[in-house]
Amino acid sequence: MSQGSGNTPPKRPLTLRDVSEASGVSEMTVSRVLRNRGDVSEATRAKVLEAARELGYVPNKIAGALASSRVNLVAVIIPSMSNMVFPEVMTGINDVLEGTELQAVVGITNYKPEREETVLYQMLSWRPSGVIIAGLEHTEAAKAMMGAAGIPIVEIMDTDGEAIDSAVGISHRRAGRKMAQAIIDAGYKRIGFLGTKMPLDHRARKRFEGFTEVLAKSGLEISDSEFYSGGSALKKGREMTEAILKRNVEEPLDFLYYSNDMIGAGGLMYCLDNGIDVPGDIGLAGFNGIEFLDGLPRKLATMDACRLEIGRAAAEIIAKRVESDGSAGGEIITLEPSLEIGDTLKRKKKPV
Amino acid sequence: MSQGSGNTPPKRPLTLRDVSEASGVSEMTVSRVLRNRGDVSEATRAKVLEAARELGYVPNKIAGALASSRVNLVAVIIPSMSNMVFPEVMTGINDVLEGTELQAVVGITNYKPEREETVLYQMLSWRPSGVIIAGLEHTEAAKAMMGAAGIPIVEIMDTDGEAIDSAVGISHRRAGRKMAQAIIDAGYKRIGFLGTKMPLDHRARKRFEGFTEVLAKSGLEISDSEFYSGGSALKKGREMTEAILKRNVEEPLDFLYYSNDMIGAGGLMYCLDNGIDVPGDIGLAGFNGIEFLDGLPRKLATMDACRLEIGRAAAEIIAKRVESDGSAGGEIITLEPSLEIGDTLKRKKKPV
DNA sequence: CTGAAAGCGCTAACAA
DNA sequence: TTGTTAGCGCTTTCAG
Repeated sequence: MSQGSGNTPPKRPLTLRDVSEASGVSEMTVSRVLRNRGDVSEATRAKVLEAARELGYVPNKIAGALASSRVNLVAVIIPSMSNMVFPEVMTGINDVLEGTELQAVVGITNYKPEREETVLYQMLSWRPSGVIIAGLEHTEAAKAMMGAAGIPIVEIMDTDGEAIDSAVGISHRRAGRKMAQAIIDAGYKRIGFLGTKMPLDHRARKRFEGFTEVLAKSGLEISDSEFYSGGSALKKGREMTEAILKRNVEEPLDFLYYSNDMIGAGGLMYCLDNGIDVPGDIGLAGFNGIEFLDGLPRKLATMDACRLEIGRAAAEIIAKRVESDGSAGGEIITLEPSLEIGDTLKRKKKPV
Repeated sequence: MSQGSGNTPPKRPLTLRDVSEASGVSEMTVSRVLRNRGDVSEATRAKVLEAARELGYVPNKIAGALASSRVNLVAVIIPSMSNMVFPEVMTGINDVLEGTELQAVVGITNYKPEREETVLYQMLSWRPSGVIIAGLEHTEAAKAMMGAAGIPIVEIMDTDGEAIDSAVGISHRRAGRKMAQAIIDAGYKRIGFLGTKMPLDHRARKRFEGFTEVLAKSGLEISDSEFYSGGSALKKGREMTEAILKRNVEEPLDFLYYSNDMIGAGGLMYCLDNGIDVPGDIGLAGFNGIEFLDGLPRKLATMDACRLEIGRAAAEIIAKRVESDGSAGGEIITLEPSLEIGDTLKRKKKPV
């Protein structure tokens, strides 16, 4: 029962002192019991636990944190929650943190640098034990804050650039290059690109750069492109695919590279619905390796972004450093994005 | 610049006192400036702001919260982040909270009551301004904690039951009934049910109960059912659909009711791939109204769970109560789930 | 408009 | 094994 089962429950939140009085044990010892710290006799321990339970006492971490300057929070700052990639990163982070005292606190930036700065400031003001933040690009002020925070900072997703402290991710340039090479090797030549209207999505930009760079080396370039924003990605994928194909009937495209799997899946459906031979007439590829591709009629070629693994590794870096009391310096972990050929990136029937 | 541009940066975090000394203004006045509280002359204000910026000072909310017993955190406790429904609820919550001082902090329970209890306890120990928690079913201890917390508690998603304080959601029983009625009205008779192996998903259970209840009134019952857990829901939807259809060739099923849209979409794809006439031979329906259904070859019938709206309304209840200083009692908001007929729940060609 | 004093509820450090 | 004494960094309150 809570708040003294029977008495009029006092509306003031319970304190350690209340438990101390109810159990006849000093506040300090109560505190020890509640934190499993130091040696306490089994008898006192039982008395205290009983009193705390009986009262319905919930410790005040605010006070505890102030007194001990220890805060078991990890700030996680990500651009969005709505595109399937970050929830999976979160899952990886939580998997690891569940085994520790640490708790993730999430802030969303909507891909806006100023918003990121604000969110970071807010979170740092809670003096978390560490920060996990998406991307390597931040405002000067944000970088300064992180540099001065004196806690482990892990920048995730991307390793193409300078990290403040630690980083875990893949090289998106490399991912773009690798996909371009696979497409070229399969004999495709007239390549269309379909992506999001997101000048601030640096990772998509880097993939694009790597992609075009390799094409250029083979004397190729993007034949046409199409961008979208908002709405159901699957539907947009369909619409964009229709648009780009209809626009290029004279010299038809033979490959479409999508900046994410969801629009890629939409494109795949469009092609299947319209009797277009995939990958004979046209090849397709997306990016991310999201699980639901598994249920499509054909498996879309994609490149795994290692989301779960990134979350795990980032959380581990924080956990390790917290445990080791802040010693140990920054580490950079570059994961290798693996190409998944699927059914939509096979050599054309008649390579030119 | 941070930490005194040029000097060796002190590794101790900056305090108000540092800003006070750097600006020659009392701590109290510095505090006023930084919080935009009370009247401060423009001159002092400028001096303080300058000093704070120059030092790279980030306030310590732990100390602030302890002193003022005001914490701008809202605890949000949900079962999962990985099935598209809760991220959308989160979006609704954030939409509203962005316009306030409040910040959401998320905890994940994985549909486990004990885990929910732990997470709740952890979060309450930060003395948040409010709690938004999924569902009406909680352990006794969890209910006691929430009852005694003295802050607004909003239970979301479901309104079939007793709320501790406030609630926002739909009646899942009603959603189940409504779908059953629509299916019966369309003339379907041999109905299969496909769902998740989740004894603790009370909302799915309630939908199922409402569903079978209405069937019973028409002298019908579920002809067969199939359950899954884990893995790609889209793929599982395919597999389960194949299994249930192959199991019932003698007396074929003419309708499949899925407990969520993702497996429903998988089922739809299976049918289309195998030349099964939807909704002629067989009708299909899911649950949730997730946006991505828009891109499928046929639009799956579903029932909108009002996720965004639930998030918004819940956040508004908290915001309003925090603003009104805790007065105003609990309120229950029951949203109406709307049936979306789509292309897969039309009357059969030849109603029996 | 500005400042001084007194805690908020807990824990570190030391003493018994 | 248990208790005592000081704060943690800020805000409240009240006095200039």
